[in-house]
Amino acid sequence: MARTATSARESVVTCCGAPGDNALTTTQAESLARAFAALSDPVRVRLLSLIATCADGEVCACNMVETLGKSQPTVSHHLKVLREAGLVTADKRGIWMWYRAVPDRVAELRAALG
Amino acid sequence: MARTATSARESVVTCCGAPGDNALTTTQAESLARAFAALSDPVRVRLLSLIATCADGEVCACNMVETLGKSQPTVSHHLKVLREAGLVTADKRGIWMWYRAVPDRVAELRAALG
DNA sequence: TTGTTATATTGATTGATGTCGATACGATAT
DNA sequence: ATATCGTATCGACATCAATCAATATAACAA
Repeated sequence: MARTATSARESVVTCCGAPGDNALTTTQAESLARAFAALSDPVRVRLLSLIATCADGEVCACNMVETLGKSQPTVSHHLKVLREAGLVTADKRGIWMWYRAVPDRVAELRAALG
Repeated sequence: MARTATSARESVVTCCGAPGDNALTTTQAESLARAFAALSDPVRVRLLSLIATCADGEVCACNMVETLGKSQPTVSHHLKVLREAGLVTADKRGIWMWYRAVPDRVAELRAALG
């Protein structure tokens, strides 16, 4: 409770100084937590890695199913989570879905850690 | 399935090039996902923020309960998750627990996003 | 039209997670 | 010794998340 070390009236010796005001607000923390939650699953970390490091800057979803060894609905679900977190965008061309990373959103996370 | 665009024998036109080999391994992804999972809750994001931005480099747990507006067991639980993820360390002095961030571990996450 | 392919959604199950009250533990003080 | 204070753990509950089979949707081909 950040209370004083001695019980009663005169002491000013708290257990520590007040926490700084540079800390994140609740709203900022919620936004960041949503983004980090999108990376809290190893499948999604690999997905973003595949997409972000691809030579052409975009990857077709069909490649990811075989690479990850998960079922197609599962991969589709994880890609949706990444999309909703703003970390990737999707673009349908013909029958195929192409995914790209969103560098600004990734940079936002990196900045929060630094 | 990264299969060819036309059905049968001669075509070589795949839907896209093979995904690069620079992507993370399963093991790397699992380690990162565990760390990101520790930041997937707004309470823990605020906790790490409080600890990392503190002027003295360490914060007493007692300050965090009142700052976060969560019960003491809840805050203790979240601090444990951060500790187990290697993002903070704890140090008991007297009755109080002092928490510090682990810069190397935070940098590890930042590097994974860069 | 019908058929095929790639992706998304639904439904169900299983397991993980956040929260808090109650309680236990450890350290200090009297 | 007892009392008090800060913290951790336990137990229970409610909610969320990961997974896949089955099905639906959308776009192309013939």
